[in-house]
Amino acid sequence: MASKKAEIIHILKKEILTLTLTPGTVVSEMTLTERFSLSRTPIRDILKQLSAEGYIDIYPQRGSIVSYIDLESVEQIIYMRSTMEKDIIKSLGGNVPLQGIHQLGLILDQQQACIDNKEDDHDFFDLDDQFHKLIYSLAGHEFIWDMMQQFIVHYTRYRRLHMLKQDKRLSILDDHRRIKDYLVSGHEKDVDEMVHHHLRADVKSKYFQEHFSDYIKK
Amino acid sequence: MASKKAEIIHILKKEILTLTLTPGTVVSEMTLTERFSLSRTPIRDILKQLSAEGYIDIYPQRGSIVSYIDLESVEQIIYMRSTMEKDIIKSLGGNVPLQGIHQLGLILDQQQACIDNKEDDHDFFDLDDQFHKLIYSLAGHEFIWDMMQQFIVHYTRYRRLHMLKQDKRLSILDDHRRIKDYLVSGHEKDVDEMVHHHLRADVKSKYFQEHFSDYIKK
DNA sequence: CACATTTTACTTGTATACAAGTTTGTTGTC
DNA sequence: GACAACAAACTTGTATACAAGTAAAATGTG
Repeated sequence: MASKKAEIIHILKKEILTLTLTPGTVVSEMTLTERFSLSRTPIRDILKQLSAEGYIDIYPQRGSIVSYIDLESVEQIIYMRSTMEKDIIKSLGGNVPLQGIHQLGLILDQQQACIDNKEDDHDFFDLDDQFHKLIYSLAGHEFIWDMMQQFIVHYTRYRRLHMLKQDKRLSILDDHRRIKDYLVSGHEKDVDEMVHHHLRADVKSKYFQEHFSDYIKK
Repeated sequence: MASKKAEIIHILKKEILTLTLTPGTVVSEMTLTERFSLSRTPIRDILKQLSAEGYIDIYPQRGSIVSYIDLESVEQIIYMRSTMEKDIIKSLGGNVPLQGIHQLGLILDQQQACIDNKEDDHDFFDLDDQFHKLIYSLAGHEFIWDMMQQFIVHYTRYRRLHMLKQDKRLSILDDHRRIKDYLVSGHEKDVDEMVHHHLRADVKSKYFQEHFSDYIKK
């Protein structure tokens, strides 16, 4: 069944995004055929798709490896998200239906719980995505969120490493609260600056490049 | 060699984008193996990739067809381009190096020549894309243009059909000239309105839906 | 004739043998 | 030991036989 392939793709994506499979790790077709008890053909389909989304790099007749993090891609995605979300949030300010506000609040509560319980970063990460996706959705642009997800490999891994360096969860949650406040009231709060501050990152800082040079594309 | 597959993909994409292969046309693996004298395996790779980019829809154990135009996708791409290009053009106004201005001018001259010589729409189309891509490129965001190209199937075909209805080439060229003027001078010209007007389209108009219903996804 | 059943011809999915290329180690020569 | 030539062990690419599912035509049954 087709869902079996989808499941394997999901597993591999997760392992790559959480850096369980580190950049540079060899992922040969034979290895995967044994691990998942499938023949080469469907495994190749899976590798092709992972390759198309930047998760792995296939070198013909040589082998395939987990891709190295491409900081250029990270910068471009951040710029794109920043630009789109400024526009979306402004168009939404003061016009969000009650149920939407409620859903946003629920996510923020869960994020707060994550911090209080000192839980794993993992859930906080997911909730962060849920928050932003919900905003796209409320504006009728879930399509655009989903589309960008196909280019998110490098950005997601970057965020994960960045998180390791310093815990920014409190600051992130605070940003989210301010965004929600604006969406409720629509009162001027310099949305551009707010979103810019929230998503901005000094991607190509020397510190980051030196600290994680093993993971980064040169 | 890998370039052979790339070539076939290029051919099929072109045929689909120019509506030579109309939406709904059956594209079975066997048909393509005969046409291109290749075995099923590489052909399947090609179909998988075309499917991932929305060019065809694969129905397991039933068959594959050229996808119908998804107007929702068209609307979302237009919104995305409009938002991104407003921001990019504003950030670029008055700061474009001389060579960039020159390149923009060259494209506009060629578009003018297209109109004068009453040539095929095809070249004018390509030049339109070249103009916009150059703007992304000048701002250091060619990455974003390329990324969006992976979701451009429906939008490109929509433009083609829209063009059939009425010749908008003069109006388009005029818009481009105004955009170039702004990029040169940086003098306030309500960029938002300018870009919005240029890219906007009444995608889901009854007239369009009725006139090309055979091509449109329901 | 109407309609349910079976058969047939199609489709894509999977498994696997073989081809072709790359890399690494081995061997032979000096 | 230095180094070139060769050989073996990998990799992914390709071809093809077979499996599994779908849809429509053929057939049987009332």
